[in-house]
Amino acid sequence: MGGNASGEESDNIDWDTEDELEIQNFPLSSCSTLTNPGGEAIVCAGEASLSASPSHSKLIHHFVGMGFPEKLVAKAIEENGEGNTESILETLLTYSALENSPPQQKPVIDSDHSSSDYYENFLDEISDSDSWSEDEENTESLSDKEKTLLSLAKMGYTVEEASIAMDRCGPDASIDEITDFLCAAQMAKAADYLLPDDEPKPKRKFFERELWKRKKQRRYEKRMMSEDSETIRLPKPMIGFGVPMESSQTFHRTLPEAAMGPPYFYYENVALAPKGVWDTIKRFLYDVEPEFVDSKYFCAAARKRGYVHNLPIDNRFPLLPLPPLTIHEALPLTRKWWPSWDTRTKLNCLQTCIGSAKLTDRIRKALEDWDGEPPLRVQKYVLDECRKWNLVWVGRNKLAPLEADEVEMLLGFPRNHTRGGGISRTDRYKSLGNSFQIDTVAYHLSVLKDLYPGGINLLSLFSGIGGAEVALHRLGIPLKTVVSVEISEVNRNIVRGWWEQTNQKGNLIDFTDVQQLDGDRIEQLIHSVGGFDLVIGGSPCNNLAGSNRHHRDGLEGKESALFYDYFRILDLVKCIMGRQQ
DNA sequence: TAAAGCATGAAGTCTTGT
DNA sequence: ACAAGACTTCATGCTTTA
Repeated sequence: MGGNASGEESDNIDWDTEDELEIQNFPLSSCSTLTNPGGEAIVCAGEASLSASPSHSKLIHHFVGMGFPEKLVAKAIEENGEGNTESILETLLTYSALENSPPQQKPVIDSDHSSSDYYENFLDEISDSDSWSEDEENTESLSDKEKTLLSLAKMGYTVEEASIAMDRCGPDASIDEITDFLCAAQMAKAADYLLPDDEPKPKRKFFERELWKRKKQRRYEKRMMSEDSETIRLPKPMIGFGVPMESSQTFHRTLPEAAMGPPYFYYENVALAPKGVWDTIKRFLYDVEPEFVDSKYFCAAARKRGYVHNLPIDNRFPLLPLPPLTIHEALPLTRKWWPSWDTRTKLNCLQTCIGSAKLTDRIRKALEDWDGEPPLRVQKYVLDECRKWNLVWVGRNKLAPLEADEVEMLLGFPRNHTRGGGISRTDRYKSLGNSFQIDTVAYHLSVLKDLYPGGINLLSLFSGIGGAEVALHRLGIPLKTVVSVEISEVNRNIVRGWWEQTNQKGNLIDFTDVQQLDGDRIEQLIHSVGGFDLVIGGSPCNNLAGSNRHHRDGLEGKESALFYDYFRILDLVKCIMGRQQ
């Protein structure tokens, strides 16, 4: 409660002071830092290199680890105070966006950020500021494109819309041409999601049209007010760019130039993260639109996840055989005991903990009081617990949590994948609960099969129990060299065991901590391996997941902040490989 | 000592009713 | 349009048990 209010306050302070900031020159991408003497802080920031007060040093280290220059981090902390990491990050992103491609500054290697990326951040900035008149004084220093964009933004178009329209209309298009395009686009878009009644007819009278416009504007403003920026919204059927067997709608997308491979990358995390998290992830991962998919379209359990990747999306194919899509098909033995009033056909998300024996016993007792169908009140109680803990019927009035091997099956892993090797039952559930759903991920990765008939070199971060490796293997994509980073020893053992059991011909290289992968190490790996074809990983969701009562702190949380290591490493790989070409 | 049991809501989105 | 209710969620930290 207090946190929310203070967050908004410091945001305001943040925006208001921006005009006065003396902005330093640096790119967000660490590319140029490779050629920049000051860049080593990004790769591996030692405490000794930090000149700030000791109380700040940890915080500074945190942001320097994300790839921001130390000097600027110190400044941003000063601006926002130590307490609010959110607004510090916002400020840093703002600086970086403003500084990313200044017209007068010739970028060295930094072709990483597409123009639209830059303009979007740039205009986010300006449109969030109240002082239009002051900004206008500076328009002379802007390029023609920037001026046009500014004008369009002032007309109320979003920067994204304006950028797209400018791209479509070409460099020589007049403002009028662009607004025409935007108007047409808005109509088409409106027709898509508004009720047919709302669709403006060509013959509609002037005032009606004005009314409609005003209504639309109000809606727009409301959206902006409530979401304070264009927050990413989850798609209605959560099918991303399509799932097998679903309506054969074809999707197209154009990737920002900075996002294109090599290497390909694939990032995963929970879809239902706190507000703003996916916006940040998107901004870091080269402005690629996340693909949100619920694995209930691939197996009998729900698993709502967001995936940011630069893979082609045409000609995907699923793993065969297709896994069972309902509880009854997946767990046929439960059918016999399944009461008609339990209408579930899908399981909820498979998590890291399971219901206790005591709980199922309480339920059994509650049910035994009734012969036949229990009253609605009891049904509701039982069903609530069933859904919360993913319980299934294993006898008369008898419910049970899923067995670990059933979870393995539902997630697409080979049976006994996590069994043995000294792992406890509790840890088995935990490792599985944190893993990919293989069929889902494999569907996305399937496009690599034709691209790399000879196999791929894989950089797998936060490997866990090897979901990425298993998916690629099941697709029949040979694994040449796999560099796997995983903090948990039991998980590393599981992957190692699987690697040997499946007679992999390639080479599996282990690392414990993503922090070990500094620029030198990555450069050395790339040199010896010959470059990575895919950088894959799902960073920890601990501080994003809804189940976390204690520390759902968002992307800046202790574990979830490791996302920035994924970005750091991916960006290093991109830069080093780009340099070698 | 290691593993299992157990209490601990908020923050969203989606649905329904008025 | 709006409010109220239903529903879902890659978990943590402490306590108890084997």
